[in-house]
Amino acid sequence: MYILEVLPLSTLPPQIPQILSYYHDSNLPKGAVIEVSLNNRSVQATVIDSYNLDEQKILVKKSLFQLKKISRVLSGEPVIAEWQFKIALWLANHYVAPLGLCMKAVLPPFFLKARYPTEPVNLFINPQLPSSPSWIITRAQDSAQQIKSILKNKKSGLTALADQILIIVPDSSYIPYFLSEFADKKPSILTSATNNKDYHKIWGGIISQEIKMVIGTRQALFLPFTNLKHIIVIDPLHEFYKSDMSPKYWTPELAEMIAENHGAQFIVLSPLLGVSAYQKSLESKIKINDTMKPWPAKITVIDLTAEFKQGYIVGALTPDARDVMRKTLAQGGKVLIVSARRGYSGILLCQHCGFSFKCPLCDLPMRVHQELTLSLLCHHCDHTQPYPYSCPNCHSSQIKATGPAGGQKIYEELQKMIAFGQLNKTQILLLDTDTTQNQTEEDEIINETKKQGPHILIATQKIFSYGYDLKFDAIIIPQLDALIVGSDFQTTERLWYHLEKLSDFEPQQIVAQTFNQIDLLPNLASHNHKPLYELELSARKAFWYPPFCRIVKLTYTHTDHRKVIASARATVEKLKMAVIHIQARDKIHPIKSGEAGAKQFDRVKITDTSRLFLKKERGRFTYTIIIKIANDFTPRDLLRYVPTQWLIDLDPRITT
DNA sequence: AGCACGCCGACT
DNA sequence: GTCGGCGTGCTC
Repeated sequence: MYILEVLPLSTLPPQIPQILSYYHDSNLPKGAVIEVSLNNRSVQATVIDSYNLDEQKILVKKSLFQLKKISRVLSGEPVIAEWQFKIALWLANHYVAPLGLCMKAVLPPFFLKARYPTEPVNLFINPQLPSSPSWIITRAQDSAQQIKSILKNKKSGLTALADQILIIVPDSSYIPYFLSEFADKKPSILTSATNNKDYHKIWGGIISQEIKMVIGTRQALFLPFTNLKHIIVIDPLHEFYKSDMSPKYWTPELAEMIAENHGAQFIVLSPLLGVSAYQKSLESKIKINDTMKPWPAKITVIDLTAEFKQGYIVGALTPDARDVMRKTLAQGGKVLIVSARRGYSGILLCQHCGFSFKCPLCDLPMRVHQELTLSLLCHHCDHTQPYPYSCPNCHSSQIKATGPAGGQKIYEELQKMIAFGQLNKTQILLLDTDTTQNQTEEDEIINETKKQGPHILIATQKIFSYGYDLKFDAIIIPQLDALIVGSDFQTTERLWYHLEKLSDFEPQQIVAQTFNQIDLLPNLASHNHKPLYELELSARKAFWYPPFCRIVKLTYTHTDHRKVIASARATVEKLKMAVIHIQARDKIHPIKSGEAGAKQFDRVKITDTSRLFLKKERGRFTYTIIIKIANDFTPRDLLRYVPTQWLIDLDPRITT
């Protein structure tokens, strides 16, 4: 009789032990796959370790559980390799996610499918120390050129022929550009859309080293490269790099870890260095090659506050913006107008009593949309209701839409300008999720835009995916401040990032209308980021934000708001007690902060319970607890005290 | 996460 | 009398 230490390939709450023991009459190697009964359900599991029962009698006697026998053996030979275990373990620890789920994320989708036999691949993990990560700051359209020059420089004699290269992109819209630029390398493409048959073929080609280059989205990181020399991550600040499923990993971070495993060089191509990377460069942890030149564009920043005071505002566009638009069109140019949000305009207010129309399910302001008739739409849950003719609170008929204009509103404003002879008749295109329900419609608009001007495209942030092959002569941003959603410590950085991406369109002119970012653009345009980074870093240090700590977001959702509040209170109290215990047990002391004032503070900061963190969405209530954890504190130590119904998200994208 | 057990309301 | 609602709790 043997005892097998087994990892079920299913979701177990990350708070409980992930490795369980079962009986079996023979020994099985690590990486073998079996089926076990877990809490009355049948799940696949992989063997981690095994003991001969006769030699380990004492151990079993101490066990608190009645061990079960395994149900059956699916593969007696190891089919999961050491490197796969290593990555799964890293994911589970780093993001406090279920280990079994991490294992599944690492395994290919055809794993254990009879049609696609998986041979055990034990990779030779390159022990050589990779050189430190290098960041290349570059425009999107120069990316391929930058990569080519790296590959040329690194070619080292005979071995170079067998070298494998992996290029990771945020989503498939980036692929055509790289595919055509590297056609000579015959790259394989791997995305979430790749079917099992093609996936299996690529898997085999990677092992046999027939495939030299892979261009893919994040799952391509789990391919069994046998001679990987470069991992190149494109546009590392892109939000799509945050995995939406558990384990909620940050792709560039995982890519760096995998590059280290392979002894491959880790290279990042980005239009912006970003605050965290800037901090790393100060610590000499990364190398930077900044190829950016100052923006060639003429930049006009319009202070909306002043314009409003002078009463110049008629619609979304100021007279200066209209001028630039007219002149560009007259010269046959293309104009891009970046609208902050889809739909007609902002929120709906009663002019008489101030009542605002909110979504009954989410408690967020409804947005005005125009289809055949005016209607109200919740941008959070898509709940719609007819446009009201009177205020439900005071029955006044004086209701008015306010807030930043959406794409539809701007479209109407331009039509009016044409009608009044203020603008020559021009083609006006509108790109947002309301007008383009599917990819084909979106492609049609993009293809129209690729043609020669003059025309105007009104687009939401969606347009950023097309930085590789679209050009505009002028860009108008009706409200810069509204370009970023949510607000957290990364807001400022995201704004810089979006502006850098706008300059990928190589405009000769940029007009930005703003309420409170008046000084920002000239600094960005001259490409003088250093003072911006220094300022941002000192703010993050003072208020203890990443990269000086890690952030954990805990959420709990329920239909009963009293329940949510009660659970939140209990959880916060429990966690605060746990912090005290852990610090006492490990004899670690609260941080003596040189920067954040004279007083000491704990290695962990937990938000106090407050109604502010209770949100209504889709008719359910969600409570959010934000925890800040010192970089040298193990998150799992604390997060095991989180009740299992709560969701754990490490390094969340938006914290409020 | 699943999937049990368990204790209260409306039904053949 | 049961069928079934989802609240609570556990997983070798």
